[in-house]
Amino acid sequence: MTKLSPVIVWFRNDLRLADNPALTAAAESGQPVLGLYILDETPDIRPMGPAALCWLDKSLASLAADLREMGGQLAVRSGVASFVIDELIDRTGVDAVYWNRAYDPVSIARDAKLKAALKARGIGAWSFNASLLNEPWEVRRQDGGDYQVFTSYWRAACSMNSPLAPLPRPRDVAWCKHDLQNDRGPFRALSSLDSDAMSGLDGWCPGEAGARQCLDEFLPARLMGYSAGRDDPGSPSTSCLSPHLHFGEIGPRQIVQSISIAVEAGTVTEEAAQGFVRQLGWRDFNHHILFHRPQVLSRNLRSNFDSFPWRDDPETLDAWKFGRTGYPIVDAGMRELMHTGWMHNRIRMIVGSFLTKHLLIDWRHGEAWFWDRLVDADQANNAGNWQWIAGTGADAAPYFRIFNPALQSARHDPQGRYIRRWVPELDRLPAAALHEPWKAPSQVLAHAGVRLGETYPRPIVEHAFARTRALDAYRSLTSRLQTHEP
DNA sequence: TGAAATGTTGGGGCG
DNA sequence: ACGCCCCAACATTTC
Repeated sequence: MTKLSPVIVWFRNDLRLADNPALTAAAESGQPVLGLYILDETPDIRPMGPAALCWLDKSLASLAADLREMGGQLAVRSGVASFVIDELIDRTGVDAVYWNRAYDPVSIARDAKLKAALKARGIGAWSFNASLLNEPWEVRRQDGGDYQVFTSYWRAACSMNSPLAPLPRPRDVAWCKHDLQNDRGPFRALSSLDSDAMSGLDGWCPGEAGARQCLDEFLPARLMGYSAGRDDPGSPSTSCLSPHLHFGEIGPRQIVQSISIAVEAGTVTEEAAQGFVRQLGWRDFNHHILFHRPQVLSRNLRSNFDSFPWRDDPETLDAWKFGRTGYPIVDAGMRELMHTGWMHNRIRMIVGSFLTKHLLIDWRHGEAWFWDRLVDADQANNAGNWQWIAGTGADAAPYFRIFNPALQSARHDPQGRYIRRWVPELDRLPAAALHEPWKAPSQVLAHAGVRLGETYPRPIVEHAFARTRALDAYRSLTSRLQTHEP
């Protein structure tokens, strides 16, 4: 009897065993399964930031432990993905590779090339959808075009057949035994990072079990309060699933199923369920955009913004990055990002609006900083959301929607719970003075131990001035365009 | 998934 | 009683 050749399950951003179509298909082949993760050094792959790398390290440890428990192993390698896979094939006699799809252009090109090369050698190459409710090419307009407006996209997606039920964790996998040394080179650099950047992960639990726990803690009570509370950054009102979703420790189909079960049990209303699933819809929509318009990563989707007069101002950019703008709500958000690798979504909108409109700094600088610092950094969501807030996206907020940071602050953080947490030097200010400390009477500031310009910065730019400047810039842009019209 | 400016309305104070 | 003004409250428009 001939020995069965092993197959590779190439884990990417699908670091889970349940609802993992590639793993299930590999298991059903009956061949010995070799789990593999590659820290990919393919040219043009965008390197992960330290927080995301740290998360990945922990998530891989969790996945490896889960695999060991089932009798399997996870090989972690670094290098150019196709070289790593070729070498494993040569060494172990693998005759098929299974993976779940990615949707960014560099990954698509890498995977397409690899698939063609494998097939040319008579080696199986099979890819699946693990991370989206619908594939980007499945949601099409009547005329075959791709949607650019979320509401019509989501209406179409909802009218389609509901996504397949999530797959169970496969049983009876024939695991491949090997003695492959793990190559964790890129992770070694993590130990040299300052501990402050990494301590932010304290409250998180990377890995499939942590993701499930995160969802279980959200359902049903917090989901019921989600639509009312999701804009309150001072309370744990959001799901905090974003990094788990990014790394695929849980899939959107699993989340939808859990919510449906809660609806049937009567612990969650239909309305609340739809509101949350709609947010998953935005995630799908961003991937849809990325697939059909990969230029979203680096270019304005509205090309008339290509001549927008962005300001080149490194010092101001730094003040934004490190939370020294003098606007407490903005600084609180940027410091939360620095310290935890995460930021509340409402605050992401506020700081994004502030960077692009008050400071007139190109959204790509904000996108790059978020990519570097966010633990949930995701190409599709990051670029899509930055283009949305900058007004340069296809279905973006109109440019003239300029957030007033003080109003947003007073509306969404009225007691200043969020600000006090992240801008402790303002902690002793009364709520009334917290949103615009520069307007507070001097004795109020003195009593709270605040000396503007010393213990806390004065506003880096004045709101009314900045608003007018941004609108002028926008007007100059549109009028310039008009001159090109017939 | 705005904010500010501008317009409208209607109640109440007052001559 | 009446007209006038003020202005809050709300609605609409504009950026």
